[in-house]
Amino acid sequence: MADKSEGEKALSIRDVARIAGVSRQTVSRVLKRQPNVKASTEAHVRQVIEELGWRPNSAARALATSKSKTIGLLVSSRSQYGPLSAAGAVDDAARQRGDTISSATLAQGDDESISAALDAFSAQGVDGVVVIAPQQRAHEALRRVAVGVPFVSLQWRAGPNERVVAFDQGAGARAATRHLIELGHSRILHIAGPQDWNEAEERMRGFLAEMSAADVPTEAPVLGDWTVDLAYELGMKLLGHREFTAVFAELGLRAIDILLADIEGTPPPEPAVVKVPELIVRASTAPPPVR
Amino acid sequence: MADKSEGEKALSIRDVARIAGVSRQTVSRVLKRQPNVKASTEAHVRQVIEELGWRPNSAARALATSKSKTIGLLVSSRSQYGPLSAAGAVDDAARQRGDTISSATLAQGDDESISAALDAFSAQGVDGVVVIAPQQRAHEALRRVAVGVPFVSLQWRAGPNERVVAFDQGAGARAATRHLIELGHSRILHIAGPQDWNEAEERMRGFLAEMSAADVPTEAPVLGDWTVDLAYELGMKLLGHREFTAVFAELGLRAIDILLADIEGTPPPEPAVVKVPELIVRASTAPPPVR
DNA sequence: TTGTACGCGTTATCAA
DNA sequence: TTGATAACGCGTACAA
Repeated sequence: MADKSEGEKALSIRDVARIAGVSRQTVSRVLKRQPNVKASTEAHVRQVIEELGWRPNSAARALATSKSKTIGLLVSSRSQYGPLSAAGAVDDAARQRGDTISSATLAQGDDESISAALDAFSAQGVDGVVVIAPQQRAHEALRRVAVGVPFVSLQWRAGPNERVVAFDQGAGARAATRHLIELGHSRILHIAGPQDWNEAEERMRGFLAEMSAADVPTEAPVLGDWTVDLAYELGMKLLGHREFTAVFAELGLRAIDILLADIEGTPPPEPAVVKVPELIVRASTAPPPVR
Repeated sequence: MADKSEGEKALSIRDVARIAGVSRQTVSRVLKRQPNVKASTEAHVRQVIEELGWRPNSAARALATSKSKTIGLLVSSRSQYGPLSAAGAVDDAARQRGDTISSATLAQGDDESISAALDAFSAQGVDGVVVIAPQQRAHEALRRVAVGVPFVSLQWRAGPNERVVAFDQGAGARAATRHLIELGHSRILHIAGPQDWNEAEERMRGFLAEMSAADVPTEAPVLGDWTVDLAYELGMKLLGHREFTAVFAELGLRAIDILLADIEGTPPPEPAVVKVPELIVRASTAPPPVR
C-alpha cells in the first residue's frame, strides 16, 4: 500500500478530455471555472475528473503560465522555536491559498548558503520569497546577495525598499516597562535576549528608552540567550541578591515563573502575567516595602 | 534592490545556445555532464552560462523528464520542537543533494488535511514523501489515505510494507532504566510523555519492561506533556512527597534539573546526566539512605 | 458553447 | 562530437 506507483503512467488532461468526450480546452475551462461552459458539460467533466482522481500537473502548468504558485521559504535558524513556528504558519497559510511552499532551512547564515538557496528558488520560478532571518548577520548577508525575486522578511525591521512583517517589539517592550513603572517599581531588572537577534535588540532598546523617559535609574540589563539553562542559573545566582523588585525578562513562558518562585522562595498563587506579543511581564501588583 | 525582476523575461537555454554559438542540445549535454562533448566546447558553454547567470528552469525540466527532484515533506505537528527540528534536517539534506523540499505543515492530522497535502504533492510529481507524524492518529490517517507515491516515515515504528527511520526508543528507555536500577535505586518515578505520541509510548513501555524484568516494584508513571508548565507543577507537587529516589523523565533538558533542584532544595553541584538519544536520565550516583 | 493550434523551456531520439 | 526535431502536459489566443 505504500506504493502503487507502478507503470500506469500518470494520466493527463487528454485522457480526461477523451473519456469525457470533450476537448482539452473544455476541461481546462472547467478547471479554471470559466463561465462559458454549459452546466451539464461541466458537471460531467467534473465527475470524470473525480472518478479518475486526476490532478493537473503543476510543472506543466508552471511552464505554460510561467507562474509557479510556489513561494520560497527561507528560514535561517534551525534551533529556535520562534522562526520554526513562524515557518509553519506561513506554510499553512500558503496551502490554504492553494500555493505550495518550497522551503530552505539554513544551518548557517553565510552569504554562500543564502545565495545558493535564493538561486534554487529562482530556478524554480517562485512567485516570491518569504524570509525568516531574525539574526543580524543572516539579514546582512541577504542584503549583500543580489536578489532576482520579490521577497518579504518576517520578524525584522524595514530598511529602505524592504518589505517586512513584524511586531513592533520596541513599542511592546516600552509598554511592558511602563506597566512596571506605573505599578511603582523603581528597581527593574531586564533580562535581555541575544543581541544578535533583532527582536531582542529592539526590546532592550525599548526598555532602556522607557526607563530613561521615566527617569528611573537603570542597571545594565543581563544578556540572556533564551535557554532554560540560563533561567536556572540566573534563578540560583539572583537568589542571594534581591536588588530589584520586578523583572522584565525574555525567557520561556513558565521559566520566568520558576525563576521568580526561586527568588521569592514561594510560588505566587496567581501570577500577574501581562502578555504583550512575544513578551511576558510578571510582577507583584506593587513593589514590596523597602527594607 | 529588493526587486530587479522587471521585464527582462528570463533567458532560456536558447539564449545560451545562441550566444555560445552551439545548439540547445549541446548546452543541455554540458549541463548534464554527458561525456560526448569536446572539452573546449564545454568550457566555453560553461563560461557563457556563468556570465549570463543562467539557471535551467526546473518546471520545464520536470515536465520533460517527469522527475521533479522534489521531495514532499509532511509535518504533522506545529508546536513541538522535535518534529520541526527533524524537518529542518531533512530540508538541509535534500538541498545538499540538489533536491528541493516542498513542505506541508499540518495543524491538524485529520484525514482530509493529510489527503489534501498528499494530493498536492502528487500533482507536483514529487519523487517521494517524507512523513514526520509521530502522533498516533496522524499516522493512522496516513494509513487510511490511499498513497500514490513512495514515502518514508520518521520517528515512527514500522508496520507491514512501511519504511521508517527511527531511534529505538524502547531500547533507550530500557537502558536508562537499567542504569538507575544498577545504581541501586528501587523507587524510580517515570514522568512519561503524552501517550498519543509514539516515541513517548515506546519509552514508557521500555521503562515498564525493564522494571518488570528487574523485579522492581513499580508505581504508575506520571503522564506528562513535555511542557515546562508541567515540570513546574510537578516540582511543586512533588516537594511534599519524596516517595522516590530517582526520576526518569521526559522533559526539557534543564527542566528536569530545575525540578529536582526544587525537590532536593539545593542545586546539585555536578548533575549526573546520562544522555541517550532524546532521553535524559539524571540521578545521584546512589540512592540516599532510607529514613 | 466548443474546438484547433501554437508556445512555454527542457530533455530525448535519431540522424549527420 | 554535434544538431534538428519531436515529445512532456497545460494554457490561451483564435477560429468555428
